[in-house]
Amino acid sequence: MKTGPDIAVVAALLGDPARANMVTALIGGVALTAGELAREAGVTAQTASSHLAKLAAGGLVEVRRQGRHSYYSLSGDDVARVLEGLMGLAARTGHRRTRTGPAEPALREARVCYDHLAGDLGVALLDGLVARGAVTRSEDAIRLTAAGAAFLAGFGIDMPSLSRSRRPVCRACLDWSVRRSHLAGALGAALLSQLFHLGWARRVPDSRLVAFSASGRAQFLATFGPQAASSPADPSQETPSHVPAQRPRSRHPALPRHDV
Amino acid sequence: MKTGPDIAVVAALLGDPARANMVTALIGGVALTAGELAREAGVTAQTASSHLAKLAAGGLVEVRRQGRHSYYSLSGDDVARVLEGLMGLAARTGHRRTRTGPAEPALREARVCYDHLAGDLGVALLDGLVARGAVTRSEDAIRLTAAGAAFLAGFGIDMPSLSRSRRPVCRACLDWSVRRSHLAGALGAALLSQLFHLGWARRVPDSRLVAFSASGRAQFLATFGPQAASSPADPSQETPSHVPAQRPRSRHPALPRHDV
DNA sequence: TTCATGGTTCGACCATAGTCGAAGCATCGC
DNA sequence: GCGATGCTTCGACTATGGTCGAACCATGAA
Repeated sequence: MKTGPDIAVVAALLGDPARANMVTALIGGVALTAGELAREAGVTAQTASSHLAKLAAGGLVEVRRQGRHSYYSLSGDDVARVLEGLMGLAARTGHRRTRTGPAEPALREARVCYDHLAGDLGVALLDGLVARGAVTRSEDAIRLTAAGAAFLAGFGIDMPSLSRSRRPVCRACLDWSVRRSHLAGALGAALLSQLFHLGWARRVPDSRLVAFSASGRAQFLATFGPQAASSPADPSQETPSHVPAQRPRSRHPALPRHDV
Repeated sequence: MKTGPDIAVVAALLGDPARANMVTALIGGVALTAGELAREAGVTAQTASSHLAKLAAGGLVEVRRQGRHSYYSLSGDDVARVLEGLMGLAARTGHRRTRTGPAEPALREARVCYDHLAGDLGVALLDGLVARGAVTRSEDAIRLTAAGAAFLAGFGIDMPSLSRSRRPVCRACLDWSVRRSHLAGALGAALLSQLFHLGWARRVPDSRLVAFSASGRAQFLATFGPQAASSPADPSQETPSHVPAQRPRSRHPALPRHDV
């Protein structure tokens, strides 16, 4: 009767808000330093260290010491999958991390899902690629078409390097705010970084916000948005407030993080 | 900044041993009374009531009052899927509720996962459907083929009612004991109930065990198991397994606590 | 009615564990 | 070498929440 794996210990590890914030920040597989995770969780370095030790002892994260930095990452994508499942449950039962704040509408429109675009515009991006025949979508599997590869190469994506990478080119990621899939994987990451490179959007520091400029949004919608619709942007949405502060991006030279 | 679904609250709900025991007992799919759950969790009726109130407030379980009994059940199969995922993590990291009991090997072979078949035979079922071209599997998305619909209709599944239902027909559910996917969703549920209807297997009361009769297992394997002719190798992510019972040990040599 | 049973609420106790200050180590840059 | 930075350990404080005894409520049976 009492056999089987013990859910309670691993669930208890995820049940603390600080630890939950940390592992949530780690979804996507990029390693973060202990200090970054402490800031992400809103606790001091000592507390974060304690939490990270517990997560590591519980086998949920792995640590790699490099110089005076400790890089933490999830121990596998099975962890990420469980986290997504928990997010789904939390969304269904209506549990939000904070109550709706001023940044919330902007976050729902465009935010970074670790290294790819999420939110309304992220879902629109995938929809637009499907409508243009660049990718095919069946349930949660996404495949790039030959025409899509050409289209994206024309957009400035380095397609050969994508196919060389060990990472899957296209992945579906369930958007928690829209409750539909957006594009993840190597292509999703490359597209987002190209948006930054073109200056259509930029990251708001210390936030998951992706701020589109007015012309950037227009060009984005013209390129990826609904085709026939000649109606311009939704009038109820306004451009996210721009926070021009810039953070030093040379914080950890060993594993450059994906910001900019 | 800290917006998004709050996985901490739902994970904390599952992080208490008493509550974890309760929801684990509910994976069987049948509703249990508060008293039964109290005994299952090893706590008094008062504490069980408190825990169940929290689980209900968190949206993980639902309560149905009948006379002077309160019947609790999981609020959906998404809860069961998350629980299975957590079990997988716990198994991988070596957290077990108690030492391996006598019922454990049987549970690893065939058990009920909410309303569909799990364990070695559940994974074999999905593998067999893939090998026969009845479904296609890519990453975690499973799709029914036209040939598969005909095949399953011949097996006695009421396919029209499946497609009428609002529930997804095919879903992948990560099996915690085998560490590979088995078939969930409306089709998974229909297949299990057809197995019961045909008398190939029956449920063992007060347990998640699914007991196959000797002839039932033979017919099951003949219908869904590895085909006699060498089935073409499926180059998908998950390695096809013809003898699933002896897979997990050799697959994870670094985790020695899998003591049958 | 009266009693018995199952379930919930109230109140109090107490342990677990989350938190931070301060100190201790290691590494990096100069 | 030196100081600065990043991370961890130690110790103490505190509070959240899990637990049960007892009372309370509702249902069903005699």
